[in-house]
Amino acid sequence: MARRKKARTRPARLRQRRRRAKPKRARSRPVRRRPSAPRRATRKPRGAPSRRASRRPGAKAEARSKGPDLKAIALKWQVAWEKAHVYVARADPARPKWYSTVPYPYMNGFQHLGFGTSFLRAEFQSRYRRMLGYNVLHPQAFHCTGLPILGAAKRVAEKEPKQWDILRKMGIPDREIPKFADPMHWIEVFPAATMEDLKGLGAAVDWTRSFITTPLNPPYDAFVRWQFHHLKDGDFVKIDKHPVIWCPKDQAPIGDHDRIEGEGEVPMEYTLLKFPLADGRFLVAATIRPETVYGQTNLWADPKAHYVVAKVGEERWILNELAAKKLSEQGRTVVVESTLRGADLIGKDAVAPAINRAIPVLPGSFIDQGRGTGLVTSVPSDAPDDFVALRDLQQDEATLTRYHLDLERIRAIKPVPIIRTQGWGPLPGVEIVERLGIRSQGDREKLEQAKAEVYKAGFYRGVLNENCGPYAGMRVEVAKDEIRKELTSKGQADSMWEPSGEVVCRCTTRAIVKVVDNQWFLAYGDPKWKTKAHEAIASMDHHPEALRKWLDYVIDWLRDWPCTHHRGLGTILPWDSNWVIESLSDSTIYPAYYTIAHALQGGDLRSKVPWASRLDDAFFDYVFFGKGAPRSIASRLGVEAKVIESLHQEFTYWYPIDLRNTGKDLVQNHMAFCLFNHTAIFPREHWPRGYGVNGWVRMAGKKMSKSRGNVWYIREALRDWPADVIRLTIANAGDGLDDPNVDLDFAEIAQVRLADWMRFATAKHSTRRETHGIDAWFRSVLNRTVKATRAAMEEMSYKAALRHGYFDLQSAWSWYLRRSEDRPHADSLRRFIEVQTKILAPFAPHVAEEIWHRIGGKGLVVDAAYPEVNEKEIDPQAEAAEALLQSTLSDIREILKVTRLTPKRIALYVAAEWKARVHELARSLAAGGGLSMNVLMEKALAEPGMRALAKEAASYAKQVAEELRHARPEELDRFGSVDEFAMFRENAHFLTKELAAKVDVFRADDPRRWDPMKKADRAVPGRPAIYVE
RNA sequence: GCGUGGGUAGCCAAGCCUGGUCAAAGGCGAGGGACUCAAGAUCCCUUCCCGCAGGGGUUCCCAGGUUCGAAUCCUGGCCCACGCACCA
Repeated sequence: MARRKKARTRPARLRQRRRRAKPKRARSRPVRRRPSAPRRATRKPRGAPSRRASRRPGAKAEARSKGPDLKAIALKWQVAWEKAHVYVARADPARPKWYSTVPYPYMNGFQHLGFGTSFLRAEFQSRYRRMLGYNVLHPQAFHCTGLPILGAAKRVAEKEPKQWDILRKMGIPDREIPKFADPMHWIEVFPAATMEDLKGLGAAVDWTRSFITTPLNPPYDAFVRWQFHHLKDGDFVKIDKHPVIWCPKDQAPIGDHDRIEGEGEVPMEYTLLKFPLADGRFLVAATIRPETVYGQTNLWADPKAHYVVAKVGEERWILNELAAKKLSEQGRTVVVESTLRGADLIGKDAVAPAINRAIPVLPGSFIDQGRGTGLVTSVPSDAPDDFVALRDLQQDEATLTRYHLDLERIRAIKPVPIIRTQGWGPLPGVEIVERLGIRSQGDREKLEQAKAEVYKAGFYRGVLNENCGPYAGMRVEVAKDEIRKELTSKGQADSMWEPSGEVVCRCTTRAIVKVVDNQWFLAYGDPKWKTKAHEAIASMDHHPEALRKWLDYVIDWLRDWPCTHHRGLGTILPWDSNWVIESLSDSTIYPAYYTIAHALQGGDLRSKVPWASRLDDAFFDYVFFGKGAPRSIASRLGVEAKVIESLHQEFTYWYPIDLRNTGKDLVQNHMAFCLFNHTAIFPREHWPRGYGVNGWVRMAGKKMSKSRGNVWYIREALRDWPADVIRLTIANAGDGLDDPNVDLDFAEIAQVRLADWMRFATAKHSTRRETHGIDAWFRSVLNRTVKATRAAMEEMSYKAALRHGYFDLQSAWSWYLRRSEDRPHADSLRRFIEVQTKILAPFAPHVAEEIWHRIGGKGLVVDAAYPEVNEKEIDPQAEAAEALLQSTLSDIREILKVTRLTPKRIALYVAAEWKARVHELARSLAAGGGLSMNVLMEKALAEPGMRALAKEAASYAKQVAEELRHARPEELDRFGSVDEFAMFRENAHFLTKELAAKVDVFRADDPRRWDPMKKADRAVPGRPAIYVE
């Protein structure tokens, strides 16, 4: 949660995206902790050996070879569970069900702890629910749809060093790498590897329901087709134009990972301004600032560049050849008719849109011919480029003369103020050039900075001024669109797409924007559909609750989603075989598929079940909706009717999903899509019931990512640590949307503590049979602990669950032992071991199972009943008594610390009976709301014997009245339930031992008390007086 | 810019929704002690400042406000992380 400011040298966004050679890591750094080694006294300098090094199989672990072998224990129980089919789930209407999953991971590599974390956070819940008595389904499949596998395989084939390096870093030996040139090899290797990894973590998964996506697995392919038919029938799919970043050489869209430069850049619409020449042709200039048209003073053309005359529609446009080409890729009919030199345009007059005035074309060398049209309109008031170019030109007589320009006229051109922005003068373009000291058009870096600054200020805070005709007084943000609309409708403007920043394809070609005109979309932009998705969100549980707000926002923000591609692995769009369904779109409602997958897959990731290769829409309609006749469907497929009837039952039993958990990166796509598509296809009772989201995993405080080279694969982790240790470390890494932090120091501690716990739980202990006061305290704490742990488990706050259910419970036990002089009551010991083992079971199932087995538990602990809360054993009195003892102990210590005395003898004086009585009166008055000094005294004096003490009573009553005036009811209850004298008497021996000095307990009003310093009077209820000698 | 989540002692991190029991849990680090020939492990104590009697002072990003009372609620500001799309 507390994210500290780290020393950063570059913007995080850049750094994170940059792929660069990873620093070699020193892996031999010793793990052993020495008192003298200041491990974290200072921040490590950049490039220092990563702390990751310390996860090498610990020297410490080896040194403690006498400890149990946690890895062997893990393996033992994994085999046992598998043999007993513990996690194989089948519908059982007699039992309540629980269904959790995580989105399947993409199979282009081994899975790392990022996925491991999302997975385990769902799995902890599955295990917890199992122990609560639910019939639990927790399946896991593998995603192969899309481009990355194909792309990576191709890069292996091309022997691209970077790609080879990635595989090598995953631990794949060099001789194996060439095999990855075949995409099928990836699909063979990684799903199997992921299963192995998850099994190694002790995953409680029903593997009989596992599968891969794409047509390689026919029943899933059929399921996706069925889904798309449904979406199309319900009008959730539509066809439309769509701008994409496009490589003109490859003739293909360029996704982020196919770019050398320009990750994250998107298509952006420019306004084309049309400037009619006297001969009816148009000079066409592109701009992203149509709102500045009222400040136009001239046009710029590059005299050295070449332009073309192109027939666009019925008009003749002058622009550069690349722009003509872009327009033709954007659905325009463009015919290039002739070419001309930029120099030919200089000096001509053209009529500027909006202001409808002739302005001259002037020579400018700063124009980027790769962007826009190669012609630029000039607004020197707000565009630093334009102002600088104009200033240069006005002083450059040679150039003016060369192009036969009218010196007087050009020199008379002045910037026209058009935008008022708070904090800026009337001419921001001029102002910033002067402020930054920009000398010429060549000063590119400063000019870019200037442009960005002026634009940002003007766009968000600027208002158009009186020079802007009808738009005077309008905010720039609004005027931009208004002006563009008006100019377009008058034929003075048009539009063109460009990438929002420079994008370069892997093939080194600069990208353009193409408008694809028959792109299929999922209509997530549809307000009616959005409404249903919001309803789904409202009806669900969210972990953490903040997720609800975020999802609502995402649903509103989503636009229509292009759901098909021309390339990549995936299901062919059923009604248009030119398209393949894109990978997020084939993965929205597949939790439904899991419910029937066991029959369809027949135990293979790629189904070989004959009848399952013939599935049609009618099959799914019956299984999911109960529509149609099972007999005829079955006979058509060549399977018994009762098989598909049972699948219908499986589906209706398991659905909807109770918990779907993932990393926060999927919120704005998969998690939202999953909701959208469920609402489109399934009735309300089958919409998801719960979502969970966790942050990005950090390793020792640093974000884990491939590009940083600090990825920790599950298999690597498993080499270094026992599964239970990894699981505990992840459970402890943090809850909420904050990024969980995998803390390797914690892992070391967890390893030691797990081993200790196992030793403790299975060892013989000397116990007692007789009951002490402290036993009630421990029972009470035990029950409260279980209560708190259950609440934390329920809301997926696993770190909190560990804190309550493990750390707090352990320290309660150790206090209890201290108070029992190391001889616990036999029942307390037994219950402690049982409760603790069960609470640990979801997190450390292997060790828990081993303990359970050794202590003679019935069956398997993973199936055992989670500890119950016995409210009757929660004993506020016992806890209050113990709190009083502890606070008294710490008061004594405080005195010892301050006085630096070594105590010989200590006396405690418990408050006199009459004070307790006054306090009690005060409490009852306070509870009734009528506590005042007068009333209190009146009541007090009515008590027998109080008259004699009137003076002291008054002084004490005043104190109490003050103290309790603002006390709340639950505070009042804490007092008075403890028989202080008896309690201290009983524990005098304990105090004596703790303080290494004889402790005597007296009543404050006992005339025979030992009280040399007359401290006894200071005693009040809840706070005995103390004297130290 | 928009959205989301944050900013708590040397570090990590609870608490905040539902104000008081908060000088603020827990862990790490540090110091002291017990045990031991010694080390490790373990256990105990201490760890904002001052204080030879259980007390006082100043704290929970900053500035205001609400309240008898604010780490917690409200307003404004500063700072940090993540996301912003056709794709996993």
